[in-house]
Amino acid sequence: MTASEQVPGTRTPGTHCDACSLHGVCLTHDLPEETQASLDALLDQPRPLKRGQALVTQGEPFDTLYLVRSGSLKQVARPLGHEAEHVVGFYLPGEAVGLEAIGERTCPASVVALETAFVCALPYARLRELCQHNTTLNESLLRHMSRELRSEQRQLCLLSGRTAEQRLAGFLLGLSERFHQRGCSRYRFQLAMSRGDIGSHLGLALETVSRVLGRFQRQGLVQVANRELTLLSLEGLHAILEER
Amino acid sequence: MTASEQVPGTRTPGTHCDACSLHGVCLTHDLPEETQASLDALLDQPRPLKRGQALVTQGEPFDTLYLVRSGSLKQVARPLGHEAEHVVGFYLPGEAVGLEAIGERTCPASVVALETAFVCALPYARLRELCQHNTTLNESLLRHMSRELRSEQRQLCLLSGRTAEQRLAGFLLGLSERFHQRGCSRYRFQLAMSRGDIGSHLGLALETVSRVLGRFQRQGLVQVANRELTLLSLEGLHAILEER
DNA sequence: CGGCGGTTTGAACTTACTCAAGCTTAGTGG
DNA sequence: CCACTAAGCTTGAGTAAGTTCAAACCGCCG
Repeated sequence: MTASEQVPGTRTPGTHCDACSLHGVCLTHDLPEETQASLDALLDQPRPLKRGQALVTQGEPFDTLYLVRSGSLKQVARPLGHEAEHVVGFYLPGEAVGLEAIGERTCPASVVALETAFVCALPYARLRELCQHNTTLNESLLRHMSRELRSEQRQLCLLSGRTAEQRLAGFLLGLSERFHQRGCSRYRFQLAMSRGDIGSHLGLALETVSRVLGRFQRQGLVQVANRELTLLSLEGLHAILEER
Repeated sequence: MTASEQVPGTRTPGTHCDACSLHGVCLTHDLPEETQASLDALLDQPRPLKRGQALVTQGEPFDTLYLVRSGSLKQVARPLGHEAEHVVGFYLPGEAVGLEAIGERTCPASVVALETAFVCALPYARLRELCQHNTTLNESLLRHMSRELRSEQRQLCLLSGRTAEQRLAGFLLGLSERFHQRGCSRYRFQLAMSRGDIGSHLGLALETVSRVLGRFQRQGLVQVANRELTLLSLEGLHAILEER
């Protein structure tokens, strides 16, 4: 089962936001009907991406935000003068791609599909126009960005001075929570990203990710079969996260 | 010399934004005159903080943003069930405190003065009202948040899979750049924060911070005397940052 | 069936941590 | 003004956690 199957309802041409299964988590959440309609008009038919295909490329000028409709993506940065890539984060359905590019009008990192995915394009200039006449949408955008900021800060805490076990526990619990918000199971989901991606994101070697996952499994905390993950004890994982 | 002396011009009662030396870097940058005036009216006399005093406390409800007028502060989070604190980041003059609290309407971390500091309070509800009639201010706020997001991501890259030397080099170069933008020297400035604060922020033990600073000094990259830092070779530090 | 990407596992090594002691600085009170 | 104290910083020695390198394994796709 892929993530795109878990979050059913690929947006078919002409379908509107309010028919979208992501309604609750998307930027389009909770807007007055009128705004909804204007936003709908903005969104073209969702754009399909194949596994490994880039949605945005590091360094290119920014002009449009994307809302993930189905599938998942990773944000990958190549710090100046470095050949090694760093996975900044992952995008799940309902999440907005490109918020960090608004300020400088250029994309600081590439965004690549981890599997077949669909995204709705949201031209930024037009979004801004809409925001001008629309307090609710504007507020929604601001809050979205603020929450994003907050979750980056959480990620910083997770990376700083935590053991490999704590990082991985935190990562899995975070994913679990995000899937849950999207109406998927909190306990069982697919890891669309490789061990290497996870390692890069958590500042760990891919071997360490593999070893810790194995340890968690031996301790009865999780069940891993290839990319399918089952969380057997959320409490156990929380305990690890909060250790010391 | 303290940072507050380096950025002169504490806002005296009745003074306006356009007379503030931080004009170029502040949220108030580049606004039409009319907006400037409305914003001015919003900002009370700056609030003074003593070293160690909390501006906001983790968990308290959010209702106002703050603009740092002089001095510096640190953002400190205590992750759930952890006694150890984590320094999320530092605020310099011209920077906005509280952006990450807008979304959830509650403050995820405390903000504490590192030295005597002055901040301008900006009630969020009134700022929002202003934004409604004011495209430029609104846009400015969005871009501010976006840049913040971007710099958090940079910080993530710095923490992930980098050596102690690279983290510290990156941190010092980042500070240098920020001071420079504020019209201070790019090469010499005060570290208002302790080694422990730096360590916590970079995910290093304070002893490691001390050792690496010593190593940098022996290599002729920096000159450290207590909290006064002189960068002798920006190129050298960049080289370390980009190693491997 | 063969190959390839991704994953697991093992062994040696390196980095940064912990613990501990001594030192410097700034701040306080006599 | 100096002495005393507490906080912060430096330095050293031993240790632990995670990395690197290497080899074997698995599952998927042509």
